[in-house]
Amino acid sequence: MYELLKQTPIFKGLEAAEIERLLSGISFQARKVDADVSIAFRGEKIDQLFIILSGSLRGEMIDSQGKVLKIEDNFQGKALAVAFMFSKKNEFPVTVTANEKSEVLVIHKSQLLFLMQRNERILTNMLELISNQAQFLTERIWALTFKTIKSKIANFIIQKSKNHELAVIELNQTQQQLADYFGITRPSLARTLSEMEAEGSIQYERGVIRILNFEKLKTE
Amino acid sequence: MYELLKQTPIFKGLEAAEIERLLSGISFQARKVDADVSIAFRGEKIDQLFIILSGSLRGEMIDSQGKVLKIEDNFQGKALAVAFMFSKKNEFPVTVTANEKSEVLVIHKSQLLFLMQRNERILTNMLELISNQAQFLTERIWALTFKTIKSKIANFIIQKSKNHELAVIELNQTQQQLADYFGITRPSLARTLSEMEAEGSIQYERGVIRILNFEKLKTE
DNA sequence: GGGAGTTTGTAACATAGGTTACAAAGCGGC
DNA sequence: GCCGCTTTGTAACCTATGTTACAAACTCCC
Repeated sequence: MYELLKQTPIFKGLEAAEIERLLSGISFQARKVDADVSIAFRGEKIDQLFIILSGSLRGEMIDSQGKVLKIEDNFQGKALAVAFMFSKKNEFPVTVTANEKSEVLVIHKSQLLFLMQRNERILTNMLELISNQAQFLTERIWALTFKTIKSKIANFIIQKSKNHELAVIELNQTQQQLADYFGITRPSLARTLSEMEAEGSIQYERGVIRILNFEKLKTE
Repeated sequence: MYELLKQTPIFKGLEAAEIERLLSGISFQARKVDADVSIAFRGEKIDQLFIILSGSLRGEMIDSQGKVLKIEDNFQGKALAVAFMFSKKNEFPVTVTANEKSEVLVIHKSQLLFLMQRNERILTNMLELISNQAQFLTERIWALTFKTIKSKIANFIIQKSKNHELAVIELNQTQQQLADYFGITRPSLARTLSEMEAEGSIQYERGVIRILNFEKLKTE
């Protein structure tokens, strides 16, 4: 486990032995989560940090009418909710649900504070981590402000292609999941993908988007 | 100035004399900004921290077609861009423009790091500050996902009324500015306000919203 | 390889909100 | 009080996207 933690953003820069020593001084638990089980709900107080040891979990917002907006998918090594533990109103902004059978490391806030005080590297890692999260959220806002579906998709493709380094984009998610990410309905997504294909800017088939006309995408 | 800084989130908990002593050890400048002048542009590298000494500045995103989404207004004492200085991709996510004649304190990132290393209180203040920003951004995302204009406005009113402590909400901004905040057009905003008035949930006149039916608002 | 369950493509229809335009109302300066 | 400028109310029209529905394609398991 310590070898794995060495790779995580919170513990990066530390040796496995060092991590082991640090963790031995605090209490924490590993917890298994089945697919589609939620480990935290929007609005709950955050007093624990979760680090994903295996599997993946998604964070999403669900409104009173049951509409879903997926904020992000989180994979191995990712720490959840870091950015919110230390805020005044420290509550989960999203509901966190396992995509698949997963395992998470749970550390209580007080224990984390203890670690941060003992180890400067963990402290600066935390700083960077929270900042990254803020940056990510801002990008997410940016993506949401693209008004038309076509522009949302175009923006998404351009990001994913890393500005055209890649011409083929594997979606690795269903249309429904992608639609939730964009905050739109599935038929609308499918329709727009068809349109973009008809216009020759992309080629689309189940799970794969191929960029045909990068310049055109940029003008959407 | 030090008395004023004492009230700011970054220096809170410190005595004016202490702040003076800390600042004497670093370099910084005060800068005047005229109304409608931008001090930072989206995409620029962040290597300076801005603290508002007087006036107010707004942060907004502007897309390639000139559409504007206002993210937030910032007033005296607020520090700008804190949450992004320490992220990997440290660049301004918004364009920052003065609403009125304002004055800002400018501290270079390196100087701030120096302060944080010297003074634990400043460090923890920074942590909280960045976390709060992340929390704020998430709420902003949440607000943006309300699909209908009516629900956006209803949500906005409920927030502003602090869950009905206040029945009267002073807007202090033009319809255009409010529309930018919601990411919609002005006529649409005006139309929807009229509709809500016709339905009896609010009463609206230039710059003031009066809540008439709080329960109804909550169901929008 | 057949059958159940999931995912996708597509079409017809309804509607919220954008666009454009214009006049009325408000506001600041002289 | 008058003039110019900004802000607001409103209407007619258009279009993008949501809704609903269904069949085809795929996936996975027996």
